[in-house]
Amino acid sequence: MTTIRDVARLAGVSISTVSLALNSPKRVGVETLDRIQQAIKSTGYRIDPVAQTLARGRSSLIGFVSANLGNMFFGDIRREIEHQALDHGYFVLIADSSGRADLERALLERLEAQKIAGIALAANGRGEEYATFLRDFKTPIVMFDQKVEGAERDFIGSDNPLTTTILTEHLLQLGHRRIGFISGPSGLHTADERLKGFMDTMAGAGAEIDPSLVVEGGYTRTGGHAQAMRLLTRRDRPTAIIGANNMMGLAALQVMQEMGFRCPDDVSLAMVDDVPWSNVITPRITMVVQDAQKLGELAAQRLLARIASPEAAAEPPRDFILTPKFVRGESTRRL
Amino acid sequence: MTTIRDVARLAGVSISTVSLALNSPKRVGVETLDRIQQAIKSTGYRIDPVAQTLARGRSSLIGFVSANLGNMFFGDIRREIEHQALDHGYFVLIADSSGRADLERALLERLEAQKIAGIALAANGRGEEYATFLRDFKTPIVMFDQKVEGAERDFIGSDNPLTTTILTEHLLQLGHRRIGFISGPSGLHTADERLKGFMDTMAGAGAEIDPSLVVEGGYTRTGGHAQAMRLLTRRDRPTAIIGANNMMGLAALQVMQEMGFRCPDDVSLAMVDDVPWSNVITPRITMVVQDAQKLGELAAQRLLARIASPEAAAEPPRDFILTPKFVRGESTRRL
DNA sequence: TCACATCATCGAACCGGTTCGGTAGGCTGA
DNA sequence: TCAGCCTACCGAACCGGTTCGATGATGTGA
Repeated sequence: MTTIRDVARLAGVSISTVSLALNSPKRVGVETLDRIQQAIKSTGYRIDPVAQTLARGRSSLIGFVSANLGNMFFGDIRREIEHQALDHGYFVLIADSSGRADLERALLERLEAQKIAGIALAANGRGEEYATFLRDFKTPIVMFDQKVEGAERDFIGSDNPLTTTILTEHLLQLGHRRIGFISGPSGLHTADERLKGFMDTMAGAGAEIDPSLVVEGGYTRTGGHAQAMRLLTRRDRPTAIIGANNMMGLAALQVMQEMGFRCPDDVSLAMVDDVPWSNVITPRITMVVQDAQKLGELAAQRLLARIASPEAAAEPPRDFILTPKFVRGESTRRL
Repeated sequence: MTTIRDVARLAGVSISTVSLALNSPKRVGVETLDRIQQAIKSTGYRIDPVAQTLARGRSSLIGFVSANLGNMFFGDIRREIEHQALDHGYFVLIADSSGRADLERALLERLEAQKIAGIALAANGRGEEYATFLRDFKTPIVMFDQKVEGAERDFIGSDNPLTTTILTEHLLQLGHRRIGFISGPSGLHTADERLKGFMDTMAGAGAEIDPSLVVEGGYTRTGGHAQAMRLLTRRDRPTAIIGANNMMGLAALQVMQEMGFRCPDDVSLAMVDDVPWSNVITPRITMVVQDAQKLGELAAQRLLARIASPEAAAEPPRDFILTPKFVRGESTRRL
């Protein structure tokens, strides 16, 4: 391994000059700079990022923490962030919290110990104490998807109440009244908002809500499957089901197929968010999709800006709320 | 930030003793050890992994490099490796090469600069020069999925010729003779092997192979889509199509739907590897699936072992070949 | 021509650990 | 009683960079 000292010796300058040449070339004489660059070339010197991190107290790593990388939604965001980060010379350290708040917290602390430059976080922790933890975190954090009230961080997400408002209105217009709603983990930002969108829209239309048709599927495939099963085995089963996310929506479709219900003939289905192969799934599912790419793009920009400049870092946190898009499929029918 | 020196001062010992206490507690007197642990507790001292990495020349990070994290196959492997790594105190640094060999190489070099402890790699580079590069890499590497001949590293993969052999035999038995084959990038280990499995089985059965029915879809969705389109717009289109991986197989199904062909009535379809929501896709696709979890498990074990002990590190590289499983769907019919 | 600012460069301290050679003291056995 | 060996601990060098205050040389304006 060739070090900065080897370069300095070869170029006949001090190590501090080499360091200067590397970090602010304009502050070094042209001729000296040239000699140093020659020396670097001929020794094949590569800066040691670990030593640099130790000395600077900051690495050039960015953390990406979310609940479920397998979900295409997070995957798309990750890809976008990774892309931009690489462009700016950052590496992305990815961590999957599996939706567990305690694990998530441990991961964040580990990332901080690595002197990570910044973190993009889809939080699963909740509550005031967690908000304080996030607020007092010394490392820049940009939150996406899940907002934690009181964390006082940039947030990039979608208009979640709108997602279910759109779907609910759509179903109401088709004449549905008994609508089953498979919700996410209560207490989680997006889950609560999506549930609210559904409830408010129903109430606004004067449609009665049967509380037993509102179930919690935990945003997971298995949870969604179990709850869809509960809904569909009832004698007075709903005429339509809304899945508050893609995994639970598809799980509901799976249950229908397993139980021999035809969609939409027997039961209508709508869900929030897309999945990669939705266009080969029969029937084409009616959904409201978030712009994951845009979301990742904004998150990355925001994070990189805060990392790069102290002024940007000092800016008050902002919320960026994207508008989701309605994609009509063939999984809903008029009653 | 409290450092090891603060702890040493408080415990009334030297820093080297604290370091000893941390790394090999048995070599420190019980009473001293106790004082040190008290001091650690009361100061809330947390070891600095960056400084440790610099001093040791090795970090406690593990790299995971593959072509496409979005593909469930790699996702499952990643999850398994991540899981085991965390258990052993390692963090996983994930990098997506997007299938580009040059980018992959750059990523590997970056990981090495981070003094990464080990790397799990699904290689996309090929050729002798690349094999040499991998062989001379100083960091432990375990390769999975894609074998690079001459790299002399542990390899965990599946019996690739068998995957397509099974599918081809299945189709032959159903009476198909004009079988379209959408292959992966030629030169890539798994792609070549799967193609061979197809060709050999066809030849072995005395079935004539129309070379124009063998196309290259690059293992990608878009590539698969384009090639399936080519196959299916022919007047003398094949009666069945084999996709050499899941993305291309589904892309072929998508093309059929777009063109109004019914599967399997008009064209039969079979593919290698599953996707997460295959059970809500109509028709259920006939496929041969690899055991991704087992594969990840083996890769992690092998890598962690080599990292942990010099003896294991010195062992000659081994190949672990898993047997894929045939899953019959409803996407193939008797001619 | 002189005081002073500017520029290019350097030396040394520092980031926070690990590791190795050494030493003092106590124990063993002949 | 003493050589020889552990055991428990320490000091210092080291990993490979960054950063800041200092210094001599050069340029500027009055």
